Amino acid sequence: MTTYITTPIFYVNAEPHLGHAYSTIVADTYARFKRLCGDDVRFQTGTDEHGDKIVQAAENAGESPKEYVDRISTMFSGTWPHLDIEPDNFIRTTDSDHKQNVQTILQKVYEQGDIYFSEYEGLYCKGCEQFLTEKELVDGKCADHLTEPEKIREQNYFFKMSKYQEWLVDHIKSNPEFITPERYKNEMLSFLSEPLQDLCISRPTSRLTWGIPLPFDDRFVTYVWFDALINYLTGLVYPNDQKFDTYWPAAEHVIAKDILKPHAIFWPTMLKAMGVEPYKKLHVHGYWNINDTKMSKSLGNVVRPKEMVEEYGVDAVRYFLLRDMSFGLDSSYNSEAVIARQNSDLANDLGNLFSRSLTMVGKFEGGKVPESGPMEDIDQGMQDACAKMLVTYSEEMNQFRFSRALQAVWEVISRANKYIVKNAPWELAKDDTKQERIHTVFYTLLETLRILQVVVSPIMPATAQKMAKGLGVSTVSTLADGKWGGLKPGTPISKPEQLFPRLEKKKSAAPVKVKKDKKKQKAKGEKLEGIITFEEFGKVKLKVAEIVAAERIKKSDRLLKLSVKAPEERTIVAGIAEYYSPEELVGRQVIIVANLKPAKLMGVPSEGMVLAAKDGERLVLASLSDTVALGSRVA
RNA sequence: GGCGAUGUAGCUCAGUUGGUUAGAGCACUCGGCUCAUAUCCGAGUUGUCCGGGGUUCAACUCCCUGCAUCGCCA
Repeated sequence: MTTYITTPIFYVNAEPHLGHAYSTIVADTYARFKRLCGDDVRFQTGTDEHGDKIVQAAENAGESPKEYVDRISTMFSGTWPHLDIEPDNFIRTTDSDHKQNVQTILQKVYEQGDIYFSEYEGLYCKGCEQFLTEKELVDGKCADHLTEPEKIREQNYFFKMSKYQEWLVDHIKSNPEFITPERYKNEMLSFLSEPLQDLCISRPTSRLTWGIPLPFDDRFVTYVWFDALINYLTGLVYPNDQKFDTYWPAAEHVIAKDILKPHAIFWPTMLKAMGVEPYKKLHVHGYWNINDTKMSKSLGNVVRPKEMVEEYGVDAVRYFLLRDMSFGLDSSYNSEAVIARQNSDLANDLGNLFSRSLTMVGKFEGGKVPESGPMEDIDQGMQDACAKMLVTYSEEMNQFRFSRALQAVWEVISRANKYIVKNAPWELAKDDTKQERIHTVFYTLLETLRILQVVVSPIMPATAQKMAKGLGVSTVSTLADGKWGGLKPGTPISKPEQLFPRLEKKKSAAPVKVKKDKKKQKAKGEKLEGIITFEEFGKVKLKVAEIVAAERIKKSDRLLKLSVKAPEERTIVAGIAEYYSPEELVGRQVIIVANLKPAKLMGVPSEGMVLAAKDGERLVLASLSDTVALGSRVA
């Protein structure tokens, strides 16, 4: 069996972040797992380097596009070793063989009549130097440049994607695992229930030169997907290399949900047009939120993979990401969650199991693998549990359900810890007649650890290596080595290396943590309850705003819908209708909480709250002693 | 506006085709052990299975409806 696993080629308009790391760790883990299964595996990642955004980013950085893409691409390729990610190939769309490959394919598809020249009309913003969709407009204007886009006509080349729509629908329906998890398959089938548009695949050189020239018309360069997606073939030296014959139809692509459509629709139809078989599977994953907030540059909460590794260690990061995300769904990343996993699953359960087992073998067995005596029910139970786990583990790993696979592994770890307590080797050691029994117990335990080492290796290669070293076995293993009885009696066992340190909980500003701190303070009986720190206060953004409109909310006695300027306009729903009429509010300056989480009250979205004092039956709005500029910070 | 997904313990989530007292891990409380990384083991606490209605002997599960969150499409 062969496996060709790929990540997307990452667009180099930004530095590597957690999302890139996740896709790539998933692919790396799968590659390692498939090797464990005995497959011939090729794993590819890389960078996508053409397009107008790159030209802009390079300009902003004061570099030529080439200098810029070289620098950022190196940041990607330089990040992966820190995460123990070992691709077989790192491809760049600016590589000359890729350019050539794209041109060869374009020429072929053009000659067979699947690419045509056409004109279309669109809304073009000169400031952005690109077409905008109606959705992107605010009051008919470009949100960035506040100018009305022009309606212009442009000529471009189009790929006859619609021609292959019917074929694609059939293919998706007859290959249920083509797009997985199922929700994304359904999403695409729903999208395909409407007629498919043809795909624009070029940009005139008058607007963009940083791209691959069309082989049949040098006034145009290739645009985005026809360039980027083909990387998966270039990496196999399509069409003439043996690599292509070996790995192609076995291709499995890992992507995040934002590029579902290009991979599920554009790519298969492109392949069909080229006369190449479709890839085998598309694995779609969700997003990592940071402290329950979307990760974004502007929020400044972007998580850098290298920093994560420095803080927690590679294997803890790999384990956390694979264990905590249910593949396909969004997940939340926060330091408490990572530390909790590291401490309880890794340090306490696995690390301590390894440590206590090997230490005891040192103490009670003279540091050697003993010869097992007859197995009792409890030993057989341990062995059976390992065998059962291997089956579940394999199934789940093959389905990209890493979280479940790891749960199955941890059931064995937990069982092994119970096994130790039930057998209490330290008690047996006091009884000379129980020597053989001790041997059986430790052989069982060491075998369990050895099997754990095997299954853990795709997820945590460094840990597996430490375990293998301690157990005196080879790290090069296959799933077949999971069969019971691999350890040879007499093999020396090393003093165990600590697998995972326990981590202190960080003092972070995360809201969850604040709650916990409060609990702790309560428990300790300290008198800090109700007291907040300066930093905590600083998180509340109070601003001066002017009420520019107010109206009652139907069916509510208490709520008013206020439009305020601070100086940006926003809507706030305030529970002051029993005390203020809408008319008397307009024109007043009030103090608002500007960074309150938006909420819907009686169906009206509210972005913030207005401060007021409650004095018995009265409610009085907070105001300032003089008029100030709107948006002034109150502190 | 159309289509779809999700809503289960304080948190993260499992719950096959309807079928006894709804589960796991973490957290929390109590007890035990001493080989081990203050680790491990045992016991225990916690639920309007989003709300409402229906089908059924029986609904977390099926149907309708409402709410909330999210996604795709227009």
